[in-house]
Amino acid sequence: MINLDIARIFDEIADILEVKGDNPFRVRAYRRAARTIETLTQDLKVIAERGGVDELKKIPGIGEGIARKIVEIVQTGDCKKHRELTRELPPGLLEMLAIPRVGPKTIAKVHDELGVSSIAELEAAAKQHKLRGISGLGAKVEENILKGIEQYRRYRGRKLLSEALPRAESILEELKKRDAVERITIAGSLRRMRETIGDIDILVVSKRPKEVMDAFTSLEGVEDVVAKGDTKSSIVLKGMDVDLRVVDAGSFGAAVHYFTGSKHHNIRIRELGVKRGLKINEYGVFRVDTGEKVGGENERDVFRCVGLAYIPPELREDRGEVEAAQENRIPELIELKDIKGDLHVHTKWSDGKNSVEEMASTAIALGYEYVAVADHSPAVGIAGGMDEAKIKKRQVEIDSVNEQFEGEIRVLSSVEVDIKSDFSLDLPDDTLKELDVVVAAVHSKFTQDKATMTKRIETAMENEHVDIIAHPTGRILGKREPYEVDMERLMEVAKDTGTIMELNSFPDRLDLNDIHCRMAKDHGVPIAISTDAHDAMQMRDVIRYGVATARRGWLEARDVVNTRGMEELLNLLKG
DNA sequence: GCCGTTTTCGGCCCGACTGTTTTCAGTCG
Repeated sequence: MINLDIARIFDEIADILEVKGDNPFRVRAYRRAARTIETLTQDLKVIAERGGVDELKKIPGIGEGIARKIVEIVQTGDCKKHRELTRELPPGLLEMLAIPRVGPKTIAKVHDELGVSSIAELEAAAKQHKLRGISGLGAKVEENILKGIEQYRRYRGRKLLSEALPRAESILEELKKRDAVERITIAGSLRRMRETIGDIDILVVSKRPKEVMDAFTSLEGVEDVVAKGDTKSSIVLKGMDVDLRVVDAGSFGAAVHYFTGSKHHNIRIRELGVKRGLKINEYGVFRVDTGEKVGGENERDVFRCVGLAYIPPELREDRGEVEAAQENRIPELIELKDIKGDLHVHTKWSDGKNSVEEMASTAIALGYEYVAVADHSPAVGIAGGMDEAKIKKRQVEIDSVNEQFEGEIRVLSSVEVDIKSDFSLDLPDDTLKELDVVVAAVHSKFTQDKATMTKRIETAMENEHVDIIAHPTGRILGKREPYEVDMERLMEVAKDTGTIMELNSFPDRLDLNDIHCRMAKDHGVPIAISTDAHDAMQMRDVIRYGVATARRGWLEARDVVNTRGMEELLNLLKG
């Protein structure tokens, strides 16, 4: 899919225009187009070849100019405007945008006045106190830039959802103990449950904001107080930025909406407000003519005032949710309680820590109807993969556990069979056909080219015994890039062969991701939300990240196979 | 650069905090 490449080109154009001080609305137009393109579930190349500029212009945020550039990129693989702009600026300049508290204006100034064009040069200039000669920059700015560079180097990149969420929850616990805190909630990307989190946003209702600020900035583990005001403060806590905002009870709904974002979603909502003569800010919804407050206590007020159905936080990314809410098409998103079983867990029979029985009793405690033990096949030697003999032995144990827990849980016998680099599966069909569920996955040779890797997975899907493709892109967040694969093609083959795609709930996988989930839904491909748990605690703890990602992918319970009861599920499998 | 039940031109979301400023620019979300 060429979409991500095109989005990157438009983002870079926006960056360069920003540093050049170009029209900020033009910058915004490029950014909005980039965000839209990133999340499109259809290949731009296909759209461009089918309908050209006219069809591209139907996509919101894409007009004549950007549509023409997309066609140009699809046809020539290059964009003239982008090429010309990149020549105008030294390559290191844009990297500086990633430094906290350093923005386009600062970069332009230090470049124009001192010829600084990289982070290293900026650091040297600050240390030699050369920045304070520039108008608008002083000693404090030098100090903040050095701090920013240090922060950028130390905590580059974002934290996993699974790291940020528990940390935020413990901050909430701590602040709840204070009398001044009447109400407290998580907002920001964490409330939207993004897979990675840049900073933690917290919203408090209080009549005594100063006390709250004091408590917040003196929390245990605070490394730096970046800002401290009457209603807003910012700290660095154990390597994460944490922002806190205090409002009064009458503004809570407007504030939680504003503070949840995303930024792009908020812009769309406020634009709708402007058209209706309304001003929307974190304090409420106001009539522009009279200044009268018409809403703000509840989050639903904000949507109601602009004529929209309620939009759950996970959808607020300006990915079409505003249009859907206008037409009353907001999906009934899947919830944790809809999950009736886990179709991918490991046991001691390969690299898991717990026995079949222990996994079964945990599944019972979770209220599940079934759990599929999907231990590795022989090729994954490091994980103690099972050969045919071992699978037979394990079956005896599964049968006995099923007898023991009859009526409480059904343990499905399964394997996570390796899809080898020569396209073959790691176990013969005769063995696979004996199993209740077959999960197939790639575990090696991640560097095969896109066409080969796509064919490799396609071949597995075409096997009449393979029910589910596990972690279909192989990514490990922060450690391993996804392998190259034509996801749209895979979705088509999955649909044709009746193969289920896994949403692996492990917080550093979340694979399929939210956008892929939505693509699957558009193609009519069912999803299995599985944990890939290697012990019982993981089976319990990580499923919520999978469900969150599914919600971000607009999935409803009916799109997910493991919301079905045992009998219905068995009907959805190939066997 | 996009977009139109106020417009095909002239708008384009909104406010807090900081630092360098005597009234505001820059950054952030």
